[in-house]
Amino acid sequence: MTSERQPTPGFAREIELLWGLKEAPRRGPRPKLSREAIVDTAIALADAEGLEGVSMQRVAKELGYTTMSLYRHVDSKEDLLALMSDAAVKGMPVPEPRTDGDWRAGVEEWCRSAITIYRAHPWAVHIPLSGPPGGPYGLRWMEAGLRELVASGLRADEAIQTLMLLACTLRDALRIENDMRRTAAERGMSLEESTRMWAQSVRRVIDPREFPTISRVFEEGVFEEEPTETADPGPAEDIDFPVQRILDGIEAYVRDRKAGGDAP
Amino acid sequence: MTSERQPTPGFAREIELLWGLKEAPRRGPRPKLSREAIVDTAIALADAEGLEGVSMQRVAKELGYTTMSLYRHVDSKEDLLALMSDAAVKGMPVPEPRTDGDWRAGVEEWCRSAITIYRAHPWAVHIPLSGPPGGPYGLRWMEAGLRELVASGLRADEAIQTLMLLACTLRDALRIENDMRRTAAERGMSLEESTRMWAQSVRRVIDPREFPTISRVFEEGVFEEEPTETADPGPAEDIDFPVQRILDGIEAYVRDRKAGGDAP
DNA sequence: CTAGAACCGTGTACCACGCACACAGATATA
DNA sequence: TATATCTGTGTGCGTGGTACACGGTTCTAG
Repeated sequence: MTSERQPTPGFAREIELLWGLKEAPRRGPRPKLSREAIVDTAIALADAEGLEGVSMQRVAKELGYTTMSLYRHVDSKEDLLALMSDAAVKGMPVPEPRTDGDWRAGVEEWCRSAITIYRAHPWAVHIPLSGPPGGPYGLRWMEAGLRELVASGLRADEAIQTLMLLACTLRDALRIENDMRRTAAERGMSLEESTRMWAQSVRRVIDPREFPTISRVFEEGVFEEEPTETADPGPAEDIDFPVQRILDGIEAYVRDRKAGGDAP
Repeated sequence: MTSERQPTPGFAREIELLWGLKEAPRRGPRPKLSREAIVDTAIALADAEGLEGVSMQRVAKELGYTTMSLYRHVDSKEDLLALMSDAAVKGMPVPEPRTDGDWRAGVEEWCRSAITIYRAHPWAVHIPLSGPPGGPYGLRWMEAGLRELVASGLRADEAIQTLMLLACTLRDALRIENDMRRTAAERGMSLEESTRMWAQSVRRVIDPREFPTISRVFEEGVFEEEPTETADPGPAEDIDFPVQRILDGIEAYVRDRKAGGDAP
């Protein structure tokens, strides 16, 4: 068997990528560049200028290397983004296992942690999830959340689905908030101003007979609220409601199942 | 007041875009191309080849025009995508208002409708939502869902948040399913095969001491299931669980509020 | 009726990006 | 020491979005 570099028969090469599972080269010059350095500067760039600031040329320039040198350590830009995604949750403060049995508080704490790192790396929510995490840091993150959810009484597969639901919800909410804030800033207004303008435009354009419910909602003055919040970024205004409803749902679900029998 | 074409002072130019609010030109040759034709062929292209098949050059070629001619009718590709997003939900079969008071059934029907059009236009879930819909079709869609949610007893703003939560959840689930199915197909396997391979790779790589919960989950043989479903695409396998939990949560929430007082 | 304003679609070009490929120098194995 | 193997470089291709100036067309004002 001559060691031919097979491109990983398909067996989840993603895992191989994220865990850095390559046999180290035996010959040739010692590499000055490293995959880690590339990912780090890419992340620094994204933190500073957003995802659209991350191009292969830009990352290379930042490092003082040629564009093509990156491809020695990373197969494609897609791979780089995957590595960035995993590394983004590296600094996540993983909650300790709880001693009281309060799984709900545990999940809430997990959500707050997630929000914290996503606020530290806003670009991360713009890289769409494509399944459960596979990298070392992503799995650590998953482990922490899964622990609490399993404690709630969910079955394993249900816990995973719920975790994905929570993760997607957090990410969507943060992404939308980011987007809206950014486009508002482009027009030189605050988020609240922009929202109010948007609401007025919609209101002018819709026919109350065709859109009775929406009209009524506008009548009630949603979107007109003053920023009653104390802090600017707040802990998690619009994120709290959906998360709480999901947790309500889980709570009701496990309670009902415990009460009733477990028929097929 | 000379009619200077102001670029819409910022007042939600998105609405103006989506509703086609431009005063018709009074001079010049009759346009042969139309915004509608552009959007239609772009959608046809996306249906056939996915979003990455949609480039300005490609759309123009399909129509038999020059690339730049499109920019007479559409300000940018971003705008084209926004128009496509709105038009995608055009064919949505909007459920009739219910006569029984079963709001939960109403919301479920709304979700099924959404899934139907998203399956008809898989690319649509890859254009990220950036807030509540603003176009005529999107608002029609919103109206239908909002009607049922308001009937449940939610406040107006809560209903909107819930609707966004549901929409995001449906879209995320469908997008992830699409993505996973596509990457599996690229490696020449079915979705189930690919998932199993992935699970095996992860399992090989993680330390049970560091990832006790995940290890246990793998031990239980999640990801190993045979496709016990009857139909191939099924109505909504992985989508049903999260949606039901959310609805459980709403139900519990409105019930609890009705029971307790409404203290601040 | 005619001049010019307003508008349509075209042609040309620019720039950014991802990446293929061949190469020169470095290095460890045989 | 010869040689296979590896590292970073340079060059260049193809594709994508879009700015800009232009010739031709149509409506309106004088």
